[in-house]
Amino acid sequence: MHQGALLNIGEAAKASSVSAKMIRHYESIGLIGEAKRTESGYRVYSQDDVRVLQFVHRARALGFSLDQIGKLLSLWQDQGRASADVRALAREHIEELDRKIAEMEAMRRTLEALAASCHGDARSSCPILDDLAAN
Amino acid sequence: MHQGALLNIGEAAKASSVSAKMIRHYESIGLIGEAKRTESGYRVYSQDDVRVLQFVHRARALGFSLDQIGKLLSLWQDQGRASADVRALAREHIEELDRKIAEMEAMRRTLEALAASCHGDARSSCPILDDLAAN
DNA sequence: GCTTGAGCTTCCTATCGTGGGAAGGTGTAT
DNA sequence: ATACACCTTCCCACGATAGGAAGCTCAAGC
Repeated sequence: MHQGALLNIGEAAKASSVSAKMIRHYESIGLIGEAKRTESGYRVYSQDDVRVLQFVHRARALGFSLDQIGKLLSLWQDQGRASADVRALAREHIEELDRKIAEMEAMRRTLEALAASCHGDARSSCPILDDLAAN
Repeated sequence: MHQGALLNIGEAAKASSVSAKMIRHYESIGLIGEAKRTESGYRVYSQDDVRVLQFVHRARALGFSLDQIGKLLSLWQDQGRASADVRALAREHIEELDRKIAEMEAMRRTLEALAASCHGDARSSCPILDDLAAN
């Protein structure tokens, strides 16, 4: 039966690196279309379907939200799309990443300074707790 | 009535920068102790209680999880603590931050390269989508 | 005293992305 | 026939936060 290389959800999961659980979830929230079914109700995935799942997986790996991925999927499937729209989405996401990175680096710097000033032995006196307490 | 400077939850929220919603939540999950109540059931906060809330707020601002904050609060209130324990918690959190920062920076680099190679005009051809699709 | 409005109470719901598990049906190999 | 792996749906959980409904309380103005 390999003529169309049809897969069930477990095989599609392996092929796309998206868990079966998540595939069903993505379908339920409308991120991806409803899968075709066998007579007994099993979901069936074509190679094209798997490609969509791989797209989603890759976009997740780049940190796009499911909402953004929905837009990316639309653009991907839209022949008349403008690449500027895609790039704008990417830039937006980059800015979001920049904000979060900056925020975490600020935390990191503060913590590093506190940890460095903490002697870290059996004594109880601790600049870290003092800093958290004194504000 | 300012002898003990007792506050209701809204005033404690302002004084600690922790929303009333969150104060109740922190109490419900046992992060902080149960607040005393007036006869009519209103929560009442002392200056010490507010200090605990400020501690939590400051720790959240540094990115500690509520779980870690629970441990920090225990250590803070434990006279016989070893500062090494506090520092270990901080170091652990710094490592966590480092991992996340590295992960987001990797995403950022990839996205930046893709966005840079995308001409971003009205044409549909787009390296960003190509990259998401081809894997 | 009565009304009004702000603030309090609890309880339920949502977000975002993911995972765990139960109860039951299906497919296949021995 | 039996076993076992896989599928189905449905519900619950996490982590941290927020919104809202329904009802009670408190303080101020008239």
